[in-house]
Amino acid sequence: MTAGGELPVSERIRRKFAELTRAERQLASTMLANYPVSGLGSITVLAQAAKVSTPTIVRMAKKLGFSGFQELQTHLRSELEAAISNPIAKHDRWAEDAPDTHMLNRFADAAMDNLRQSLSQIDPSIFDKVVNLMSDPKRRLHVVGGRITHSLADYLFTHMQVMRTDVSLLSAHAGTWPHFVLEMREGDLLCLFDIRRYEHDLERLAQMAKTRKVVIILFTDFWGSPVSSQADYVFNARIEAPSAWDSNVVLMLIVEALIAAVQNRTWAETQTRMQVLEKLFDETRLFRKFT
Amino acid sequence: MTAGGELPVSERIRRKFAELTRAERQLASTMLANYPVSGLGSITVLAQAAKVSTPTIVRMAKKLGFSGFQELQTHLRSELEAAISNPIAKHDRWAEDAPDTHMLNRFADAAMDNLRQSLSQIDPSIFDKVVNLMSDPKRRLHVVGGRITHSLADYLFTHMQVMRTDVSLLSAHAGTWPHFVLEMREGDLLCLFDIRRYEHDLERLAQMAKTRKVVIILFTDFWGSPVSSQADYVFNARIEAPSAWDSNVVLMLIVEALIAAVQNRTWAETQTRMQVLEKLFDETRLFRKFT
DNA sequence: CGGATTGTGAAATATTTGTTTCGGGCGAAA
DNA sequence: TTTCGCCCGAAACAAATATTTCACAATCCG
Repeated sequence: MTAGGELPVSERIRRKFAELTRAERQLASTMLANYPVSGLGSITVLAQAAKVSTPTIVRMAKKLGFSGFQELQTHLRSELEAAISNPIAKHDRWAEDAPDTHMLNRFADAAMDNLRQSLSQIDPSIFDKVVNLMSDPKRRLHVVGGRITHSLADYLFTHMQVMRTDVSLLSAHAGTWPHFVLEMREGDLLCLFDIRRYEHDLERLAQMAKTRKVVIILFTDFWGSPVSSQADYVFNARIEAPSAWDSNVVLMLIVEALIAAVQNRTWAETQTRMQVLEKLFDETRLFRKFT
Repeated sequence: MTAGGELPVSERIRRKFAELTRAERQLASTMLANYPVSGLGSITVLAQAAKVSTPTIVRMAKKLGFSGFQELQTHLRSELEAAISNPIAKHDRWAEDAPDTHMLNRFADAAMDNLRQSLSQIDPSIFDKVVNLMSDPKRRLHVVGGRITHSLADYLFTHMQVMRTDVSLLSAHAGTWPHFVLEMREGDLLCLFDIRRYEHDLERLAQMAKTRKVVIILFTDFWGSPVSSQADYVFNARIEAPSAWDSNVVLMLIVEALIAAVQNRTWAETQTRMQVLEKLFDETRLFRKFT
């Protein structure tokens, strides 16, 4: 690309990434973010964009094998020239070196489509109502998923457990669900994940819960699980994927957005809980001490 | 990206070309010649390239309606950015009725950014290699995740279990991991999920596995878990989210893409496995009888 | 052939940019 | 805890860049 077989700046960054320091990585990310334009302005502007000092930029440039920022910038320009004069305007924007037909690109495309179509159909007011319900400490929160979606249920559970009390994850074995139903009281919440190959047992569970006047929040695909009729709130996500399987990416995104919103909503109480948790982590030395 | 319907520099040059003087036309031609790269360097270099003096450049910039060369250059850069950046990046209000600041939209934006930035940095050839490894029935497949990422490990496990034999999910309790390590043989695969708040135990597990010559495939965030040094293959995903939590959406997408690719790769064998599974489902009446 | 007009670049100036120095600060190890 | 070592940015410094000034050419026109 650039003359004389030299590596493009982006590649150099990637290779050296492991050896970079925190601020340098931060810088590297911004540079790669809208590569290469971000690196074509003045060093000061780049520094501000990356929230890093100008010396950091110079230091990184040297680590990458340039004499300084100016030389790096010159390289960027010649790369750009080579790329632009190349008649094949790169359209492979996802995984750059992969053909359009590569699985990664096809999945990325599909995920994008799913995201677009799903989100445009979610009613934000319903989302907000669900957030309110889930933030209400008086309501116990029960979470359950199906064969595949059990992971998502688990994901929601793990996060909610940090933020509030009275959260329970129903086991993956339908046989034990009645035990959990015993614990459900009027006004409790049941977050239920069911995408196609809808499962009989989940439907029955929903019915049982409904008789106990539990509020049912359903996460399902676009076609809608049979639980829909029982559910008080439904999130429909597109799950189309270039695969024999469905894609749960959008569901996960919705779940994460819910978690974040609940977190915001209950920050006052959550904060202390999380601090206590931090202490516990410290004591058990579970995590590495940084970042 | 250029503000409100302003003309690109190239167009301005063409329109004003008639009114330009000799030296200015000479300059204009050079600038259009390999547009816009030639205009992105310093004014001195451009002057030399066009065989014109620097004041001429400034004068022309003013004739074109800019305050000076610097302003012109800024325009060039933003044009370039607009031209290069992925059209998909353009945020077309996600959930239509939701304000931009609604959590759903913010999450969708973040997920998009993460997706783009992550995928552009994945080396498809590494992806393919991992697919091959995971498709090899002679290698046992062990899957493990951390506190949060355990769900993802579970997700990968559930799918792989359908497609091949000898898949095991390490329990969430680090205490029992040594038991699983006993089962690991040379050439086995260990899929390990570790995002920040990197966990000590996972690092130790990786070390143990490594001494047994297990091939380690790591799914981590962009900063890179300490396991990176042990790992044979690493997928770095962006996990930034407008939340106290990180977003695992991209990791999930990568996992799904892997699953799909493995499925393709092993379709011949998988097919029969899945048919058997279908029969089993039928017999247990787990699912409703239709899609 | 002058004299007015316009175009041009050398040089001076002002401004911005890039680089280096240096010490505070923070995490890791003892 | 203290020490050590490294990271990082404020600020001083150096270098380049951009802009303005100004005088000289070139061109045009009477």
